[in-house]
Amino acid sequence: MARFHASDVHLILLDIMMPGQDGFELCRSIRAVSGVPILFLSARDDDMHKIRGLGIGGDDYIVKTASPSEIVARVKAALRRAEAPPMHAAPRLLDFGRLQIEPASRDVKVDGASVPLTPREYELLRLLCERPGQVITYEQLLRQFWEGIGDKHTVRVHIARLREKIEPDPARPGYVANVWGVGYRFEGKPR
Amino acid sequence: MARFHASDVHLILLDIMMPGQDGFELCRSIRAVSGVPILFLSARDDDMHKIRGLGIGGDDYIVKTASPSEIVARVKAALRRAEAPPMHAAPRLLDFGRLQIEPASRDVKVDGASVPLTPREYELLRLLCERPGQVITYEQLLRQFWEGIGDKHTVRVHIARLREKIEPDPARPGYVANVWGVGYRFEGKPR
DNA sequence: TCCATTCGTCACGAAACCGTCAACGAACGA
DNA sequence: TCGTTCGTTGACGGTTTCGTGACGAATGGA
Repeated sequence: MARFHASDVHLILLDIMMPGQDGFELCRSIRAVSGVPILFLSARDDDMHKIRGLGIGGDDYIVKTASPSEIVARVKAALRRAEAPPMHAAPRLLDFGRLQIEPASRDVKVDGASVPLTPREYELLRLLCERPGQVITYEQLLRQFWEGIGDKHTVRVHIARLREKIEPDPARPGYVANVWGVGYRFEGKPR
Repeated sequence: MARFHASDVHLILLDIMMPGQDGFELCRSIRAVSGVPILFLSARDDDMHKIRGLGIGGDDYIVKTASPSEIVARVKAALRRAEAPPMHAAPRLLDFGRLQIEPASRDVKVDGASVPLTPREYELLRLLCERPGQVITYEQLLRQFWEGIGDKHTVRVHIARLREKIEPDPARPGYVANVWGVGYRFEGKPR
């Protein structure tokens, strides 16, 4: 718990059997204050354990016989889900006034006129505008679209091109704002 | 896909081997338009399958040997996660009256007005105000932000710049107090 | 009271970061 | 096969931020 509070934890891979406190208790303590993804990792392939672990707020239960690459895949899936917008984000229309996005048809309109976006541009916009006001770090963007390996610079170029298409005045961005040294933030109130 | 679009689906339990289209393809099609939780359910306990399924956007991969109650537990966990607010480990708002900090948007407000901080300034403030009343030594600060190598003087300058921005009267600091010869302490009661 | 140390402020050069343009290769459809 | 579109990387200029030195004010002890 001390280490959890001390640093910025993105995900917890938690053994159940530990000297002193057991994993279930720790999970409960953390769940009381945080929604951070918790994945149980245990030697026991035991139904009761699995149900208990998943029941008290765990996101997954991995038995130690699993291959390392399966563990990695499950960790990635948990991170993706935790970073993704909540599921109710399948709204018919994301409306920001002059800018409108129809997720179903992947159609983006500026002042009513449809604007063609490339796949990357669309995904970028979608991720940003689904969480208005929230900072999305380069790290998150790279994890989401470039499997963690990639360059900030690549992100910048795509942002530039996206702005070129959706911003009334690309030189003075009104929607996609940069956060110095960290990432980007979508500014705009949904209606 | 027709049935998916026709009704309001909360979660998908997807077999991989199906006549006609395979589960992976269907998963990809759905992921293109929706973030709905998808759990693979397959007879094959196959690493490649698992990694592929989780890689293309699946939330879990359950082998059919799993007990019914484990399946139920995993479905519940997926629903819980999908319906949870997008919140993360960080608290929603650090409120100290006139001074407010929103970790999600990295936004700092003084008397309601947003104040732009540089990365260093923000991280400094964040670290300090997460432990109100507690003294943070120069050593701790240097370890955290300057990898141990650095000068106390550097810290001082950053503190000064931070005060300039967030203190109503920078000459008489009300939030960031100096502890002679040791470090700094954030004074302010969280609400 | 006096002194040594620490602290706060200012100014300045170096470094990091951002946005833009251009070029290259891969993927795609005709 | 060919032409086009898309994604990535490199280079460059402008801007912001960072760390250091200098100096006076403040602090605590003798």
